[in-house]
Amino acid sequence: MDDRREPSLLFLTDEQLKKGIEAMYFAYRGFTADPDRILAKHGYGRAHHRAIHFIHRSPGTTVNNLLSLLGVTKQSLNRVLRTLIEDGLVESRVGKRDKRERNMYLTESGIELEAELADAQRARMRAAYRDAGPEAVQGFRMVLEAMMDPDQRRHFDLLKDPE
Amino acid sequence: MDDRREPSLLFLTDEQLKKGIEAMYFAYRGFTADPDRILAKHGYGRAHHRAIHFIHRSPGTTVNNLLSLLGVTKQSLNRVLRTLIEDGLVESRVGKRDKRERNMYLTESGIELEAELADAQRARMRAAYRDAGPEAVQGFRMVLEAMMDPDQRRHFDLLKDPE
DNA sequence: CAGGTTAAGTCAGCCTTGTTGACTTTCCAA
DNA sequence: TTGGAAAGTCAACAAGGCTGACTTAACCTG
Repeated sequence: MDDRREPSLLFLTDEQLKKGIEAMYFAYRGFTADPDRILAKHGYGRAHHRAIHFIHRSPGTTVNNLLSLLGVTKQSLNRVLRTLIEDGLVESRVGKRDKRERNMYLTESGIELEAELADAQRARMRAAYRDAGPEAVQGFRMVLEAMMDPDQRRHFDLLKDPE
Repeated sequence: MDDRREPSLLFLTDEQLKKGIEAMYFAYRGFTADPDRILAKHGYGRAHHRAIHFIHRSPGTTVNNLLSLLGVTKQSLNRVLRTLIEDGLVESRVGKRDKRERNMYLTESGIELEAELADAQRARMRAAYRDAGPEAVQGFRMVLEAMMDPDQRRHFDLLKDPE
C-alpha cells in the first residue's frame, strides 16, 4: 500500500473505499435508468444501446471492431445486430476493400433512436456535472480512467476526443 | 441549459458529455472485472455478490429490505439467496418479532468470500484513487452521487457512513 | 494457383439474472 | 374472528451473456 505521497488525503479506510464502491454501484444504475426506459418501449435492451452507440460513434465500423470494443462474443453481438438490421435501424454493407468485412451504419431511424438515447443520458450527465460543480468533473473523469482495465482504456482513448 | 454559474468551465459540448458517458461505461467494466473473476471460480454471478455485500453491510437485514435496496424482483433475489443458503454462505433466521420476516446473516464461509471480493474491489478502487490524486476523489464521489436516482440516493445515504 | 488464414455468420446448447403471476404463511386491525 | 395486507416461496419464461463447432467467402503468401 503505497500511501507515501499526500498521506493525509490519500489514507482511506476500508469503510471509505466501500462507500466509493457503493456509490459506483448506485450511480451506474442511475446512469442506465433513462436509456433502459426508452429501450424497453422499443423492445430492446442495453446490448442494443451499446451497438447503436458505437456504430454512431464510428460509422462504417466492422463486426470485429465492435467485438473487441464491447468485449462480448460473436454470438451475443450477432444476435443484437441481426435484430437491428431486420428492424431497419442499422445497415450492413459489404466492405469495399475487403469484401469479407461488413461495415455498419445507422439508418435514418437508427440515428433517431440514437439521438433519443443520447439526449436522455446526456441530460442526466449534464445535471450531475452541474450539481457537482466544475472541479468535480475533472476528478470524476480522472478516477474513472484510472479504474479501467488497460485494454478498455486503450479503446477509450482511441475514440476521437472532443475539440 | 443553466450554465450561468462558472460558465467557462460548465459549458460542456455534447462530445464532452459523450466522453463522460463512455468513461462511465468502460470504468464500470473495470470495476466489476475482479469480483467477476472470483465469483466465476465459485460458480456465482454479480447478483450473488450484491446480496453478499449488503448482507455483510447490514447483518440481519430482511428480504424486503434487500429488495428495495437492490431494485430487483423477489424471484431474482430469492433464487440467489436460496443458493447462498444451500451452499452455507448465508443463514436465514425466522424473524423474532414478525415471523413472516427472514433475517439474513453471513456464515463463516460467507464472511470469507465477502472479504475476498471486497479486498479485490478495494484494491482497484484504492489504485484508481491513488493514480487520480486526492482532489479527484472528492469530485468523483460528488458526480456519482449527483447521478443517482433519488431513491437510490436515499438508500446510499442510509448506509452507515465511515467515521 | 493451392493452401492456410481471416472475417463474418450460424447453429446448438448452456447459464445467470431479470421478468410476471400464483401461492402459502403470518400478522394485524376492523 | 375474519379478511386484507405483507413476507416469502415457487413455476415458468425471456434477454443476453457464454462456449464450441462449423460454413462461406475472401484474402494472401509461398
